[in-house]
Amino acid sequence: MTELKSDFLRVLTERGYIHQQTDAAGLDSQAAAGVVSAYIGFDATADSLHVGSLVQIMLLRRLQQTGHRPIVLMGGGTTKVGDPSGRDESRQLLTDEQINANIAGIREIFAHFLRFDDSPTGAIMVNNDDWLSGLMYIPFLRDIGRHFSINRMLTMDSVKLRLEREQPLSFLEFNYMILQGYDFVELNKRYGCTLQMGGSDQWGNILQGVELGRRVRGRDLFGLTSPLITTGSGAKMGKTASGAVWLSDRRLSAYDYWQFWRNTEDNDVGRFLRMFTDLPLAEIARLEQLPGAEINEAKKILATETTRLCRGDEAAREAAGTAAKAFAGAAADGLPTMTLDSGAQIPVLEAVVALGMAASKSEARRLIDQGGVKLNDQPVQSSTATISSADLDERGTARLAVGKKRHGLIKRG
RNA sequence: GGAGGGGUACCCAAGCGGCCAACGGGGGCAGACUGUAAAUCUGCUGGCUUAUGCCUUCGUAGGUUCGAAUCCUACCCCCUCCA
Repeated sequence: MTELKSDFLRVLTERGYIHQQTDAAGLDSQAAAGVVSAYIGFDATADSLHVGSLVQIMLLRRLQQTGHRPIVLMGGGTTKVGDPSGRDESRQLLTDEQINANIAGIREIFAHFLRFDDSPTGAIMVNNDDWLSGLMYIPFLRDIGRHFSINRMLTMDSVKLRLEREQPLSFLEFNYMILQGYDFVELNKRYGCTLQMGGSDQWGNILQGVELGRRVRGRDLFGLTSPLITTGSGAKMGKTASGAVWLSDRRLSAYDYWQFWRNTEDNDVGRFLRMFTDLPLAEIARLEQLPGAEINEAKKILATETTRLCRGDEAAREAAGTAAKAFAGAAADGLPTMTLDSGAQIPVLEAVVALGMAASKSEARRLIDQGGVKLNDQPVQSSTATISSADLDERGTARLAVGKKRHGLIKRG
């Protein structure tokens, strides 16, 4: 299976998206012969997705780029029930309105990555609530449930791990794989969808869907998973100082998004460029070869390209410009900013908190004590220090920094 | 329904009447070294009008005690075995 006939699988292979797949040859010839409709499911638990979902989003983008139709499946139905995996009581159930609002927010994100229209390869977004909520229990059990073997389900990793670790596993959760398998069948019926993709943790669920499709629909369905993305040092990707790296600009500024990518580890640069940007492979090969500190140029390109995809051209350029200035020690628009009335003073502590550079005054105090806070490049000596107009330069601006990477501005009000 | 085990900070996990804002590890943050990288070393990792002070936190609500995460009672939730 050295020669791939389809652009789709060839691109996926070259760019490192494939972890496991069912019947690669079958999918390859189907993708080479015509338009394939494929889907990936997403939760509707928040109004934005974070970088953890970016691989999946990019998979759908590659699908469309190579002449096929992406289906974004929103788990509105399953979200409605609530994810039972959280062990604390805080699994608040979302209302229909919240779920719909979340779906709307997520749709905005996808609009950056996919082309939604009525053409044969136009992306569509569907909600599994459309068919799950109306299910009737007995008919469902008879038509679908009989195809699932408990023996088999108990051997699935997701279940087995839970049982071994003596962690709770509710019947509801146990049913997820059935509902998910059913989604695939329903999407095949409605949209001719023949491929489900997802993260490697979804492999078992995807297989169930593939098998179910064969049994109840007599169709050959395909499954494909992407590798779990970790950083070169093995950490799960997607956490920063301020929490999750959100894709939505309502949740995370373009500047912070850009910074997230700028701080990629050396060893990840090539891999991330291939997966998360549209740059040609030859160009990427060159960039990842850059020796020593020059790899930083590649990181900047990575940051700008990923930001461009997710936030648009202009936002990417601005973020890059802001970063260039901020790290050169100059005031830059686009950083968090607060104003200071002329003649007034403000404790450094309060400024650090107000600019979102520390979560509390206690934390700000600790940072100062450790020498981590700088005002105009000078370490702040005392946690009782204040900022006054005297600290503003001729343009009426003072620069405040926490660590090397977090910058903020104070301007004359 | 019965018996036993358990619910501790972001996660894991000690503590089992005062020395507990709570050991240790992970994660995170800061400092040093660097290249806004990794690795390594060091420090920090509840909050407060800045304090040998106060407030909140050890499933929930009460109680005992000068004093409780630690003892008692009730309740909720989880796990295991039995029915």
